[in-house]
Amino acid sequence: MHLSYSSVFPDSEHDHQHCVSRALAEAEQICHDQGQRFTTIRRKVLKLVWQQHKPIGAYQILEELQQEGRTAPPTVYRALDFLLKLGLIHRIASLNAFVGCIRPGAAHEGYFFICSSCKACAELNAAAISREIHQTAHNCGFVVQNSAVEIMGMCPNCASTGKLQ
Amino acid sequence: MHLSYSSVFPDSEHDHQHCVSRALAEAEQICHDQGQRFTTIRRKVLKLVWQQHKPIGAYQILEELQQEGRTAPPTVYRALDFLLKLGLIHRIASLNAFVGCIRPGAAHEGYFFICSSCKACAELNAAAISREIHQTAHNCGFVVQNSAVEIMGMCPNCASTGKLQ
DNA sequence: AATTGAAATGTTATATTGTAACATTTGATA
DNA sequence: TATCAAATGTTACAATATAACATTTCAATT
Repeated sequence: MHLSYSSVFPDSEHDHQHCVSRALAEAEQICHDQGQRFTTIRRKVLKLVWQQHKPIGAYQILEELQQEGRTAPPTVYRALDFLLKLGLIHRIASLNAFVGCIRPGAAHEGYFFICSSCKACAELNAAAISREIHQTAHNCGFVVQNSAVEIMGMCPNCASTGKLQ
Repeated sequence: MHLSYSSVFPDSEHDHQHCVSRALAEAEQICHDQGQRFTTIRRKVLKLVWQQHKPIGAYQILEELQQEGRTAPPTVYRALDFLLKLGLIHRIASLNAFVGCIRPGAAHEGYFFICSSCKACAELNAAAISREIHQTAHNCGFVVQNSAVEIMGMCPNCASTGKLQ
């Protein structure tokens, strides 16, 4: 028995605007609870990160922001650092990119399945993987602090539409 | 019942020269078997990667090579790409760094435990982790192509000597 | 409303990591 | 020893990220 994973890779027809507005509302709440300011820039950056279920690079975000006025890299990285610190986004090291966290606020280690074809990125909180990692670590006398688990492969959407690679 | 992990983090007293010479000998053999040239530069770079059980950055390697004459980044990256292609080293995405592969030649996914204190990096071929990742992927309709599993934490050596962080 | 001070953002410059493109050298094979 | 593909040299630059200091904003207090 395990959680249903049917929706980890949302289909292209889902109401993504709903994902975005939920993420922004949750962020608002979390910032409020923690006495942090959810400024315009932070909101814009979070919204851009959530534009798709795909990791986005810092300089892509920068480009978008520059559509509406001069912006420099530190502005973007500061907002990203803030959002990372509050657990509102994750960084995907193997892609130098960022993706919205689907369970902000909840303490968790994010495990990521990333489609090498469409770049869709699914975060899951797989207890079974977590258990094995911690168990293996324990056997080695190693104490886990945090994990980067980034699995590349083919997502169900791309697999079913017969895409290669 | 599981494999013994007693030596995944070799202690600081182990005969590291033995690790290095074994790695070089294995590389020699693998290159020969595959009709690839184990050139001077490739050997030097592999040796530098193996100098410690810690990931090393490309520009650190570059610096070492520059001790004995002018060298430019592409030279280093080409050697690293070659060594990666032959499975003689792994890249640690979360550190932008490279580490020697402990089982070159054998098809495997490398899972890494990295000490946040001493930076020691242990590669292990943990069947249990692999199984859970593939099982979870299967439940999601996801087909695994390759994995980056990089776990940060405290290694047994640092834990026992009471180091913090 | 004015003051104030810490947090946030602006700005400039630069560090770090990685690659494109073309020239030259090397080395195994004919 | 001639040849050609593979390897390396060389120059320039792209992509990602941060340091350091100036300015602005905003919420709490006077």
